[in-house]
Amino acid sequence: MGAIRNQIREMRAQREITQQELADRVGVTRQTVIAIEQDKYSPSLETAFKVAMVLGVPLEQCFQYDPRGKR
Amino acid sequence: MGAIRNQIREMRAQREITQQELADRVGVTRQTVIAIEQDKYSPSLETAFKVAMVLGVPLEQCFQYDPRGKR
DNA sequence: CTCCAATGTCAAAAATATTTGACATCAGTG
DNA sequence: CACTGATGTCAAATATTTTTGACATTGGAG
Repeated sequence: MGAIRNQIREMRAQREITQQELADRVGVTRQTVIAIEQDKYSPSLETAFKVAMVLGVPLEQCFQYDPRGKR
Repeated sequence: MGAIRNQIREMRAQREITQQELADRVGVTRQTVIAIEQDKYSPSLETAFKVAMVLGVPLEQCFQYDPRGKR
């Protein structure tokens, strides 16, 4: 469901990291990165933590929960 | 798998909330609460956000990621 | 002691996330 | 133009999370 937003794409751009690179560093597939960037579903907490860690920011800086949002 | 810790049980105790109550307010099953409290698996980001919200704290205050932890 | 609420366990089914693989598009480069 | 890297899409298989339901244990209250 889509009540979570994220700034991964933007952050990735700023850092000039490719989807593939991020995926590799996080330890998931490029498909997963794509799905997350496009809010296709909400990732596991562990994956989210890893992404934030690779991007070097606290989790809440790349993922936000808005109860009242579809997308 | 289990690289994530949480203080849900403690926070629940402080607030004198029951597993069932937390589950209801979060919108999941008691089983899910139990599983999370016991680190049986890492919940979805959405569930984690809701739990934090119900407990009235930022996500990172009830869930911590420690890359080097089995549990 | 009896009863009840809260917690825990087990296992199977259902739902959701993640992987794998194949292929399409688009922009830039030689 | 031909080629390549980055992104996107689709679908099926696999893995993980969540639900459902049934039952055990413990501690407190009446």
